[in-house]
Amino acid sequence: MAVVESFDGVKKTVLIYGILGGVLIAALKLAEYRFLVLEHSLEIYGGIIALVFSSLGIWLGLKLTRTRETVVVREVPVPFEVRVPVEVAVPAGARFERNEARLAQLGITPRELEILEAMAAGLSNREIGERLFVSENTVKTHAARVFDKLSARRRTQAVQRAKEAGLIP
Amino acid sequence: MAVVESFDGVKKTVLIYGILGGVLIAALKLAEYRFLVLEHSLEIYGGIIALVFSSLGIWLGLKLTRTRETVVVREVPVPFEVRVPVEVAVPAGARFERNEARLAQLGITPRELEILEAMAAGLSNREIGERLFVSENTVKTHAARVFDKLSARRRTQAVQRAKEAGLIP
DNA sequence: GTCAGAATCACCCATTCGGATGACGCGGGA
DNA sequence: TCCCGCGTCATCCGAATGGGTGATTCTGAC
Repeated sequence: MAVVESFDGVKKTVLIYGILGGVLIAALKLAEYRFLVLEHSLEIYGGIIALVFSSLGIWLGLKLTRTRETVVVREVPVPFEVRVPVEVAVPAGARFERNEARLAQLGITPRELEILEAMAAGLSNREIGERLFVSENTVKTHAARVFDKLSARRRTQAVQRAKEAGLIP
Repeated sequence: MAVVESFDGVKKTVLIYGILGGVLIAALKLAEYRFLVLEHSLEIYGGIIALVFSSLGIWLGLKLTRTRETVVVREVPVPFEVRVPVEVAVPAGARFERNEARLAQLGITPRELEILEAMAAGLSNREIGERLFVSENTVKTHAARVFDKLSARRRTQAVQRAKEAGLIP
């Protein structure tokens, strides 16, 4: 939904919203004096309002729930440098269980993990951005941080190491 | 992961949403000839639409981001004694068995499979070329053919599909 | 109330990748 | 013998990716 994207971000959001509101008001004024006598004015009127307010609602909903995730990570200082690679060796049929300890150890955030999973799924940065409702630049930033934390130079390498570490299925 | 899955159903959600909107529009059009024409209640009309669609939008927004809250990192205070047996329980996973049938079905040659494995290991084309003692251009040619046979557009996608198809571990 | 971390977005630049071709040599079958 | 599949190498070009830097907003913690 491109609507959400455009409404997502900086103070430009308010500006855009104001402009949209103004345009809407103006359009309604025009409609009132021009097409109100016509039969289809209510449709147009309602359509515009519906569009704008549904966008507003979506944006609001996203905004309200964006940071509802209360991630509780307690750093557990356990010296598992030898055992971890063996430990995560291929669950083989069993359901995937994420290695949260290593995740915290590497300092990978939930958002970065999302990008990592999308990368593993073979998506391009642009596609990831579209799915997560962020710009491609943002995806690149997250990806860069993931690469750094995984000491990877390419995305295939990052995916490979993430799988080995049990961060992704 | 669940996040990606939830966005796969976006289209469905949008469809439902659109249908709902259409139904609402139709209902309002009916109502237009019954009640609302009695008074100049354009404001009430618009207000109702705004309210309904805002609610709808918020609901949609919540639905879209609901799975995000499931990203809850648990604390993993696991001592050594518990983990060590796991190493024994999972002896390096089951041995990989290549799906030769699918390999032949796709028409992937041995050399192309080599390139595929190297790609999965996170190597760049240049590194693959050095490892296999061929030029980078050759690697690119093989890679392009692999992409074509796997209907992949990116190497991460090719790796993903190859793993799914059982062509590589 | 400040401060750090997380997420977002932008811009620049260099490298890599992918697509589309064309070409060459080699070996096994028809 | 001649053709075809395979492997090899090349060039051009546009798209994608990665690195680096800076900025803003928001939230939670101190």
